[in-house]
Amino acid sequence: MRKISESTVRRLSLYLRFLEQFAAQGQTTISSAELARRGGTTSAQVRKDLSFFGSFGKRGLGYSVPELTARIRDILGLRRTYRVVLVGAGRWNGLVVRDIRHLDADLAKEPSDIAIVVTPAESAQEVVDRLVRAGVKAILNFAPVQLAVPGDVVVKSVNMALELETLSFALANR
Amino acid sequence: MRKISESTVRRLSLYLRFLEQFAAQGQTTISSAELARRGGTTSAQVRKDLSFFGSFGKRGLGYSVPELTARIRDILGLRRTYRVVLVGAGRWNGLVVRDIRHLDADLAKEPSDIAIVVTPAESAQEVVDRLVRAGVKAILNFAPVQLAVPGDVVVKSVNMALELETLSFALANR
DNA sequence: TTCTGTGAATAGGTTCACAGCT
DNA sequence: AGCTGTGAACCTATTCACAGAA
Repeated sequence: MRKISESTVRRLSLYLRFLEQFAAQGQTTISSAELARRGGTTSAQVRKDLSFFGSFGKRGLGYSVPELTARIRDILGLRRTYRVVLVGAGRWNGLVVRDIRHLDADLAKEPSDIAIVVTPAESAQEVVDRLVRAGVKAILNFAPVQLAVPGDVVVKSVNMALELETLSFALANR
Repeated sequence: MRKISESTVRRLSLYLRFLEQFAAQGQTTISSAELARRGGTTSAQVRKDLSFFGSFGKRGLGYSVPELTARIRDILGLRRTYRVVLVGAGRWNGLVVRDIRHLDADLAKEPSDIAIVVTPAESAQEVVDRLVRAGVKAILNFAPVQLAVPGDVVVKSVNMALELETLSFALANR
């Protein structure tokens, strides 16, 4: 497949959110213009994003909400379920919390596809090494460190300090 | 000032992180190439990012770590401190936790520049309305909703579902 | 000689505008 | 008539490449 930009993928994910809301309201079709308004973008952008993956609409009518939902879920790889392990958070509602010492054994018993890392900075890399060794292929990292991983592992980092600093820049430059 | 791109600002924030680490190791000068290696970008990119704001380096030598640190802190508006209010999180270590009912009174007593919103989706917009009314000018939003705010208020949203879906896309398209 | 600063070239992403289905 | 799908035009960001300061 042609190289898809990060921003296109993020927007598809957004459109999916909106489609679910439109579906909940019983709306059965939707135009690129409506999706664009909702997402703060342009109708051409919506159509272009979708066009990388096929032609899902009907000219003169728009898109079928359930069909487009299914298509985007498909594109994003959301037809399957993922096994996700969350490392570093305290007790969460309804979740089983296991001691970090059991991590390797736990992963051996129940392999995970995706890990969410919320540990302190100091321990993040060590935890990630263990996760990678246990076969985790995607990591959502909230620890404020640059992680090193093998080439076949995807890392997305969310760094609160960095987000706050972009806000600071925006405040300082108005 | 010339329009600065979001990605440039994010990278500056990253460089700052690295500079702090280099300083902690007692390194006094740094080249664009070293910063680039650390940040997974190119030396030309580093120099271009900085060049929007001035010429901070010495040809043949590189950048003074403390000076560049100070310059970037300056650019990002980090010389001042910000008053930050965090809404929606439970008890945090060492933080005073106040009931949401006191929010308006609390903000009247201690105005905030920046708010971090970690409420459930349902209450986020209402909370944000109150924050904006109380003079908050920047919001870091972790609630999974599109927020409406006046034009002079900056919002940055971090949406975990969206991040996970971009990971899903990456896993599905290897 | 080394490494910055920066115009120029290239690549990438967005918007335009219109042909073509329904 | 209405709205999609998509090349072409445009705009923005990145990379190249080199002159020039230390």
